[in-house]
Amino acid sequence: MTGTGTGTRAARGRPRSAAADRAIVEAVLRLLERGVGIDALSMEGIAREAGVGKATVYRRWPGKDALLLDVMRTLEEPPAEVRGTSVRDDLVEVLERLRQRGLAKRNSALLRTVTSHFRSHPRLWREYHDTVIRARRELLHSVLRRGMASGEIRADLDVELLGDLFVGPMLARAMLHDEGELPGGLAERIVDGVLEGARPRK
Amino acid sequence: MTGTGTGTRAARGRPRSAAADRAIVEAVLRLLERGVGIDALSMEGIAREAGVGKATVYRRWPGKDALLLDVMRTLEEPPAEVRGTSVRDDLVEVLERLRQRGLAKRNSALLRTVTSHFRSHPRLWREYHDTVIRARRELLHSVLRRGMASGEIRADLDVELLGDLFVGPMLARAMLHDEGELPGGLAERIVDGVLEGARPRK
Amino acid sequence: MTGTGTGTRAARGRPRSAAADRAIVEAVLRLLERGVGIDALSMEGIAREAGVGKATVYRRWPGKDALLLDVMRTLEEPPAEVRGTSVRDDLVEVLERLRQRGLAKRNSALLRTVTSHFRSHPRLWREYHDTVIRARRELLHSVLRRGMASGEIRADLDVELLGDLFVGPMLARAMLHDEGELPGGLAERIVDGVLEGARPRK
Amino acid sequence: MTGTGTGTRAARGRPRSAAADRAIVEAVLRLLERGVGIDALSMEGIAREAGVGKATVYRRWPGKDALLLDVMRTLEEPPAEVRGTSVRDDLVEVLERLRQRGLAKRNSALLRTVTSHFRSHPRLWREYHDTVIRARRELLHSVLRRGMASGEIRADLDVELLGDLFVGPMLARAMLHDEGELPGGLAERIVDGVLEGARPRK
DNA sequence: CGTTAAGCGAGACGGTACGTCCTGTCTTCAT
DNA sequence: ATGAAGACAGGACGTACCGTCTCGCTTAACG
Repeated sequence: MTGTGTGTRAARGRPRSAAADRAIVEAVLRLLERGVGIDALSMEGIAREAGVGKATVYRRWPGKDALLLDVMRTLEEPPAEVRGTSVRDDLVEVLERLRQRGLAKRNSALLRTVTSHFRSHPRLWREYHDTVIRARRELLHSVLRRGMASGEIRADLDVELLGDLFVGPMLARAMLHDEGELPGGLAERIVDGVLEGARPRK
Repeated sequence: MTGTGTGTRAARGRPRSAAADRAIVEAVLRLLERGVGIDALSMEGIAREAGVGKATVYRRWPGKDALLLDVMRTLEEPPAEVRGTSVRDDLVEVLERLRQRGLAKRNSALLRTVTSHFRSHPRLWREYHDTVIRARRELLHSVLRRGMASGEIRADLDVELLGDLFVGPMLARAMLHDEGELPGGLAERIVDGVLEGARPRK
Repeated sequence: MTGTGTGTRAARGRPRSAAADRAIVEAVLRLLERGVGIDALSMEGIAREAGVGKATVYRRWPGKDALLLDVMRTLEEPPAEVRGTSVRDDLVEVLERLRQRGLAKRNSALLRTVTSHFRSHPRLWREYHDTVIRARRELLHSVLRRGMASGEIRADLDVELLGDLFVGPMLARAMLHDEGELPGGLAERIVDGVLEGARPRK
Repeated sequence: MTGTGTGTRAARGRPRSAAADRAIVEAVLRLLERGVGIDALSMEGIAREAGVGKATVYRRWPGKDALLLDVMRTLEEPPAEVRGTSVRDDLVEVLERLRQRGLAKRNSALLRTVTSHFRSHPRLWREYHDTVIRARRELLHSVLRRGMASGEIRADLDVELLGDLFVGPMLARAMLHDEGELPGGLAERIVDGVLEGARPRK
């Protein structure tokens, strides 16, 4: 995952410095938080900020994008299992985590900025999608399938479609609108809205 | 809209060449379609491709981002009014347009790429949001309000939230997943899904 | 001769700055005089000292050696004709100039340093030899030929060999020994020594 | 002389490998013969070529120049005594050795290249001068002094000057001109030329 | 005969320079 | 004043060496 690698290397020569590893990742986060902007973020500047030679960075990552990818992955914790009292509560939990993620101190603008950067670079995106997004998707789908089995969720709709019905609105808030658009209670409102439907019942 | 400006300038000396305007915008599109990538796209390269001096580009736009913004706006047509036989059909129409936009020849990857680039640059994003996205949003909201008045749409939900319930799923498809994820009939499926709700009726 | 070139260029675009030309050459001399040493002399450092972008240097010279070559040529004046009262005096004059050159303020160590650097780079040497050294050699040979015609110089020896008999000793002083080995009157002593021969006459 | 040192070291721990010594010196010669050029000759490259760690080189020599100095000294044999039938023959012998040295297989360009490199580095030069050149100079002077005593050489000239009269022309050939300028018989022609003088006798 | 200190190849470390490319400004001549 | 051309100072790119350092061995002399 991180640049130094944890495999069973032959371990000849001086081993890579874990301190340098940390210094570099921290430098990137510090610069991003300082509002440096994704493309004013230079390898040169990162090395300088980390107090590290350029070669030390390039020895670990082939370029800025690979480094950013790794930095982002350190910010994403793997999604823990959810198993509440009802499928409705589980759905709220899943969406609430998404909301928290979009608000967290370090993340807010930073996460949005970098994620968007990935989205505009197909190779980067695939990498990010396959490691981070897919896992969250699977979790949601498992919750939905449970609901379909228990009768809490309509069984006549595609799971994929259902998943997007729940995730999409939260994404729209985070992507299309601006900061401060993710108020508390949003997760409940979305889940209940989608569950009940937009057409009046009876 | 374009760099040349349409105000009441004094117009002394040689007037700006409209041909240069077009050459530059076309050069940008040509390069993007050629898959050049948003940051390999240099002002230097654009001028070269357009057969134009660098100063000629800078005279019209202050930088790459402003130029890109203008280029994108030429690709977006303003949303025409919708007024079908039912609110449900209008909603389908609105979402179908979004889908088409994500598929159109020139646009597909290009539009997604550039849009994502904007999203990771707050100032750019505000600009783009205020001119392009807000208009589409207003259109959707007007349809929803009509539905709430006629009783086709629940009146006890926030219009903003309702809007995101419909737009979000299409966005999720376009943003989170990959090409070829926007099949025909998707608009209907989303609209009907959201209208009916994910919980079984009765 | 200098980097900017004086040919009949098409003269399109902004012309090269003569000030930059001068700034660069002066910077090199300043650094060398400061005792920077031929290989601590970096293009980066030259540009910095000259207050000039690196590209501005590379636009004029392809590398450090070509630049040094040009700098040295600005220090060498073309050898003026000599025509004294006797061939003996002309020979003294030619050697005296060599001695002066090895002493001149800016030159002393500098000239020796750079010349030796050239000598250890075959391509550089050929260039330097063909432009600077050959001219001096021709001058000496013409003096000698005049002497052979007038009977002041033996006609049974090769002109090339004769030339080296006179130049060699001065070179040996300058090359093999150290500073302060080029005292006044040295030219006369060498010329007279070679003219009379090392074997006692009679 | 060589890097390993012969002093009375405490000699604790593993002694330095003589094989490494040789490997390094040979690597330098191999690279130079391969035409690598004095400044493309990197410590990194030398260690690589010698199949040796960089530290092993630095343990023996403080830098490239000290290493080169040692390498050159291994190529120079100390000048043997000369004692021919006449001083004239001894002078020819001394100069002939110089000529041979400038021609020898390994040496030719290599020796010229490295020597010139030394000349452009004052500290290096003093070192080289004091160990290699001074010895040759002393030999020549002793021959000349013998000649002055026997009447074969004028006694009214400075020995230093006389020495340069003989050595200089050979040096001029080797330094100023190019390869192939040191033909057989050159030593005799120089010695006889200087002995007889450039002015016609009688 | 086991300890032990220095040597060894390998290669990471913080730096500096390389030569190229792009940025945004400027200066030239021609329209 | 605008146009194409291109020079300008500045700065990042990714690579290569510098001279130092840390690894896990190996190797011989000493105790």
